[in-house]
Amino acid sequence: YRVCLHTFGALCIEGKLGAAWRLRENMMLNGIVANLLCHNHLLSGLCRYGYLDTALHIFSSMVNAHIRPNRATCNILVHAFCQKGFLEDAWTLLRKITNEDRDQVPSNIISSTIMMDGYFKNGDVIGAANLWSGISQQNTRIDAIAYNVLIHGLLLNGHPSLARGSFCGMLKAGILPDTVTYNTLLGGLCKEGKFDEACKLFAVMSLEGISPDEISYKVLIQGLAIHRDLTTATKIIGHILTEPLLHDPRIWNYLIDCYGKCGDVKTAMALKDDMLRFGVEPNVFTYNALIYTQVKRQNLASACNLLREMQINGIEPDVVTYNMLIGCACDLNFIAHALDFLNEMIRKGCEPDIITYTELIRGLCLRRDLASAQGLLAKVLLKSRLPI
RNA sequence: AACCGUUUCUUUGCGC
Repeated sequence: YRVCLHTFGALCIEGKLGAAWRLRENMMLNGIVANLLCHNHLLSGLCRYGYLDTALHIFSSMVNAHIRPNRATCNILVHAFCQKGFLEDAWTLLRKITNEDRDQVPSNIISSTIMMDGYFKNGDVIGAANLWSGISQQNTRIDAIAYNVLIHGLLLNGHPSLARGSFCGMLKAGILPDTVTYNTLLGGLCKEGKFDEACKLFAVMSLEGISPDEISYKVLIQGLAIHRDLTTATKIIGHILTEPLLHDPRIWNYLIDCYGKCGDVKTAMALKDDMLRFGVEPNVFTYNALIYTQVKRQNLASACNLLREMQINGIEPDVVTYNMLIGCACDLNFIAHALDFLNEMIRKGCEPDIITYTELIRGLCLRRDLASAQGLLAKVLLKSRLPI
């Protein structure tokens, strides 16, 4: 029995919902009653992967099975509603389960935090602020997460000074900021381009005994990249040799893309070799970012060289790769080449998408072959069954 | 008691 429940929970957390579902049916057949904890695991798994409707269905079946939802059940569903932007539904559900009055601030800090986050992410700062003042007037203890949500929400909606004020409020209230708090503030500073202050905050973190995690570095690197200070961003990479982040190709890909878009193709290419040196394998994203630098210069030949190189290294081009190549061929008025690429991708089982066809139609229009362009458009519309 | 809330995430056309 215990094993069953435990396994069930684990499957839900891992997102193996199909397996969890079968186990559930098996359990029911064998008369093993899934308890509340089980249901909560299932609901949170379903919600995490976007199956809110199914979750609601299960939820109503719980009532029939005389399993009383608890606060966690409620919060899981409220959270899912908020994520979809259905704040009203979230409130309704919350009040239904908890029997709390309308216009009353939830008595539970997690529920309140979820709702406040929902307001902020929907851009409703007033709604969030009202809720916050309600929370502050309660006797419930406000925890670090609630403050983190507040700070992040204010930053997200363009109120950095209010966010800083809330951080001070947090300190005054004796709540210790954690890594998430600092990362949130770092992100805000980076967005504003205040890198000196960001560095100071880094120092404060270490003074307080809170060590930066990989998100801290990612925030900093991406912030620098957005503000075109790629040199510093690349230097930071050198400082995090021991971090797991270094082995994440995405951060490398991101930098390669940034360098490429800044026009520094050389460094972009060199970074690909650097990542290899650090034992990080370039992937299709890496090559696509590099190919982009070439197609932007209408250098189809070297784009094709990169294509060959990636294939030699066992990386198969994807729809993005082909779209770029097709676009480049079209720019150069090499419509035959473009169609070759189209055939090649189809042959390889790579499904063309709306961008593929847009590029081709653009290419045909460029050479004033409007008849073919219209013909292709008609084909696409037919294929996608879109109304004309 | 356990289960629930917060920070960052890579590549292509056009439009906004």
